Amino acid sequence: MRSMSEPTYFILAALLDGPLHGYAIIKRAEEQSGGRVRLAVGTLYGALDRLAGTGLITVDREETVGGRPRRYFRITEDGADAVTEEAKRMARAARIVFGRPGTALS
Amino acid sequence: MRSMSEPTYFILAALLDGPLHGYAIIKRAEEQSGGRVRLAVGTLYGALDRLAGTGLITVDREETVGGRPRRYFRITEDGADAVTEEAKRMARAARIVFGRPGTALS
DNA sequence: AGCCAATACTTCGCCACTCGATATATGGTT
DNA sequence: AACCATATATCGAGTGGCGAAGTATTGGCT
Repeated sequence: MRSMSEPTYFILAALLDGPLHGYAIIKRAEEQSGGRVRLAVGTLYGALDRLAGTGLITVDREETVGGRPRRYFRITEDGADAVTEEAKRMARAARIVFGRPGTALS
Repeated sequence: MRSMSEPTYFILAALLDGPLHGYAIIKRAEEQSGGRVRLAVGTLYGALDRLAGTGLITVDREETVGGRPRRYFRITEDGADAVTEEAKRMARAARIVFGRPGTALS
């Protein structure tokens, strides 16, 4: 698996605490990132389809609220593995910049 | 500045130790990432143009070796700031996954 | 000498993904 | 009545990643 995009990462991370529906994922990602990550709806639903297609998430259940469907997504084991791997990758990548005596500019 | 792609990050990180020419950046990124990141040439030269356009890198000097041009790129202060910010961002993002009691799956 | 691998840069085109806009609908607040 | 938050879906434009092809030189191995 190659590196994951930021939206994808935050979607998976949001689901680590339990199933959420689309809009709730947007809110959760914003909250977990300290307001920095604001998932665009187009990004979200596209990514959700892709993630479900590759088995990193599944549809947990479908509710009907106010005559409108609401789909809850759940992270799979593969998804949890993938997001953990990605977190490790990012931590390692960050160390490349931090773990050095000084830069060519300083 | 929104989140940086992995290739872009590794290009900037490679230049933190001093100016390098294109092909050397590929080697350095591979080395610094423990062999994981292999910049495709198309990615590299496209990214180099973009980074020079936004002022995160500049052309340090141009040599002619064996009748062929070789361009050395140098990271700017803006570039060093950007890659440092990105490293912080990644470290924070990694903490979202690591800094939690347990997952919904465990 | 012939060949291959590594070095080195450039350009092209496909594809994946992001994201804003748009559409639709409800309920609460002002 | 107007507006905003909640909620889902789709489309089109733009960005960017990447493999491939092309060009060219050096150095090592057979």
